[in-house]
Amino acid sequence: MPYSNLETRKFKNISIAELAFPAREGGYSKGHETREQILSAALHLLVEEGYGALTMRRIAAACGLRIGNLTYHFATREELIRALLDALIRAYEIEFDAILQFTDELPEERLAEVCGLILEDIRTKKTTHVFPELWALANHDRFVLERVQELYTRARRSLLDIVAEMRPDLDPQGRENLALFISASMEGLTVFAGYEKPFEGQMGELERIAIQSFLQIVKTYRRTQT
Amino acid sequence: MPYSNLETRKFKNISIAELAFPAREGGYSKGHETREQILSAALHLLVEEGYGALTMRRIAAACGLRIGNLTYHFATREELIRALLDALIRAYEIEFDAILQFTDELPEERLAEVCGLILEDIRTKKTTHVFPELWALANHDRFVLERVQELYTRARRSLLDIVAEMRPDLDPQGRENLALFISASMEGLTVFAGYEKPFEGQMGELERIAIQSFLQIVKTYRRTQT
DNA sequence: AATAAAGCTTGTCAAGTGTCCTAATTTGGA
DNA sequence: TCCAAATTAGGACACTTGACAAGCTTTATT
Repeated sequence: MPYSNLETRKFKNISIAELAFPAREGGYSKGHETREQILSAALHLLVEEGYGALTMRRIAAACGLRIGNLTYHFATREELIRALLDALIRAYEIEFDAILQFTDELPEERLAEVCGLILEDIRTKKTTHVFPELWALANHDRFVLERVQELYTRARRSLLDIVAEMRPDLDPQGRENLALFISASMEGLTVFAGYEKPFEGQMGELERIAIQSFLQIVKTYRRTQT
Repeated sequence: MPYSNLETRKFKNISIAELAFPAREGGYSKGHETREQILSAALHLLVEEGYGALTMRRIAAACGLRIGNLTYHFATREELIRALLDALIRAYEIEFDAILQFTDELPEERLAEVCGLILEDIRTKKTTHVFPELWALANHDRFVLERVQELYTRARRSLLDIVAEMRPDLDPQGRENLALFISASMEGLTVFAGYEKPFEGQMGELERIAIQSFLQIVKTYRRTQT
């Protein structure tokens, strides 16, 4: 059990843990606690003020630490930020893995539920603020790019299962692309109907449009031979 | 004519000008030239290295200028960045306004063309790299948020016209949301199938999926009364 | 109580940041 | 040609940044 410390977890009403901290090993418990407080403070800073606010001093101040102490736990800023992004992304991965456990008989219902959860998550301040930062970072940092794409691979897993069940006739590449399109469609709504965005209030109808649209395209899509 | 200096413009094969510089007024022509070179260098830096690389010194170095000269043209960094983002966004707005001129008889064909152009643009390095930065900035800078949303309002305009023609029975709010969903869906693909992204090579099939899906949902969507 | 490891404080360092100021140089019209 | 305005150069300022080192305090274990 490499990772632990998740907070709550309710079936079909999943609340994402803020961060999934790596398993504690070695050192005193006090050290681990401050280590986790550092990452929590850094996440808070990232969400509230953006990536540019993630300086060693601001992170230290945000959790009442001296800079020297901060560099004791994370020798470099790079190391700290990697740990932060890893714990952050891992928390999402755990959520998506939980979604895989859905057991509705009809794939149509599962699709609606999965999309409902994702679109609900998109409206949270954390997700609305963090993911654009990740996308921007991914453009110039291979580590972030691979880590984010790994996350999305897991996120597509449940969509892929549903598509496969609904369309056993379709070849794997076509199914992959259908799941990818559905996932990307929802991610795109972040910028428009996410937390405090202009169309936040329209998310209800947008969700109906999205789900209806996704069901249709999955049912009817015919791959054209290239 | 407040803005000028666009480069090329071919009907239905639109290439976006890098930046749409504000009209020159007052001062020598040399001053305007360096001003534009500064913004071009800043854009290049933004695309190649991200927002974090936009420091006064790096921008100055990128166009062979001394910092003193840079601050003569743009007294503050804030002022420079605002000018950059404005010229950048304005270039996109000009493109979207041009799309409005499409005159195909069938709205279905216009939809396919508009989406084709947008998805083509998404695959460029500039768009793939710049927009995530804008989305991230918009979360903590009201100026950027409003400017970006203003851009998207124009981008949706052509989609809205098409939807209105295809669905005169639908109420305005429903049409707005359909256009919004279509626009957001395509934006979401940036992260997955944009420039040098993992599924860049799948953009062809993704485009077919998207257009087929958009046509279906526009044709069949029934707004549920709330 | 002793002790070694872990945790933390304090101070310092060079490098980088935005901004400002003064003096030189260039420009374009009179 | 000349000159005032526009532009450029160069340097300086106060401040922040990440990183480091030497010493002090706390912790857990024997």
